[in-house]
Amino acid sequence: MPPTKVPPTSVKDIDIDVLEDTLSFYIRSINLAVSRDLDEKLEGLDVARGTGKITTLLLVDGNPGIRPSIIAKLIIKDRSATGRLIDQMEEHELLFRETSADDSRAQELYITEKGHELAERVRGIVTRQSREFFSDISDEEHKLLIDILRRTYRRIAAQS
Amino acid sequence: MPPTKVPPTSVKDIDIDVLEDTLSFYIRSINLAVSRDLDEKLEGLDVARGTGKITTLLLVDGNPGIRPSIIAKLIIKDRSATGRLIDQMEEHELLFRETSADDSRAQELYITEKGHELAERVRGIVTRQSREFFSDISDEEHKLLIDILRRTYRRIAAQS
DNA sequence: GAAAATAGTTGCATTTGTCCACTATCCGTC
DNA sequence: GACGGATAGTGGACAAATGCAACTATTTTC
Repeated sequence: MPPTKVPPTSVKDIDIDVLEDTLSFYIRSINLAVSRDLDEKLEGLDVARGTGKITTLLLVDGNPGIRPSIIAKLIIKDRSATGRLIDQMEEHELLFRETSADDSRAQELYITEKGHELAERVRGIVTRQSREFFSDISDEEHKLLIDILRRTYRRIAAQS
Repeated sequence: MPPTKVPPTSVKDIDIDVLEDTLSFYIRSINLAVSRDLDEKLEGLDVARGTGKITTLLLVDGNPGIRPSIIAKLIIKDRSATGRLIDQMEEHELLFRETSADDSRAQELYITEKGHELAERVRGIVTRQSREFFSDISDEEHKLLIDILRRTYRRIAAQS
């Protein structure tokens, strides 16, 4: 008997139309779930909620003196949003600002002791969370995905 | 001459640490850019901004009588957020609700003429946007990505 | 030296989602 | 059939994040 034409009541039966073959759809949808999951794992850590804090923390930890405008490009936000994000992190004493000697318009960011310790913890959490969340993806596929998406990310970050 | 240790000033020089191999990082970052780009392409279309409206529109168009709670799972949101999203779309006369005859707690959603026309337009826009945005990805890689991410998406949608 | 570009900040408005409680209804079981 | 427990949808309150545009201070360009 062919499937009946009555209203679908199970998720599995649903036809998602052209979205079935639309990469942006999967990126956007999976983003919601993976971000929520990550927030749970970071609960209470000064670095939870929203994109950018983690990246900023690791960036400042690994690239002493990095500037807000560079971070803005890497976290795909504008300078104003980035500035506020840095404000927060400075309030939490994860990093501090200094005016650049070369260019007094610019700032240089440096990690604090507390920030460095948090960075250490976060590295583990983030890596583990991603691998666990995508645990239905084989190692090989995982590597493949990353290689492809890295290119896209680099392109975006470079041009913004 | 080895790279100097002075503050990095170009995006290309930056080391993004463990995020370099973290899939969730790429998903989250690319999401920001692809969503912004899509919003531009949908400018003024009753369906712009935020995830979910497009999916809901296509879902209702292709699955007459579908219920809000099913949509909630597919757009990865809770029922409350989904309800409000449907409110908006009903105000815009893209769809309408009816109480299910089977279960008077539940609703069935149906597309309107206007909604159907918009769905037609949106199918083209969305498909094109995704393919253009990821135009640096080969067809083969594209197919691969989709096959893998589809599994992840299905798993998420099924369990939420 | 003037004009144009760049770094960062701030105000403003908007959007968006989350949490939680509440009602109505349905389902299974005793 | 009646009761307890799940399920569907709604509404309120709230917190945050983000983007845009305007503005200052510097630096760079020609």
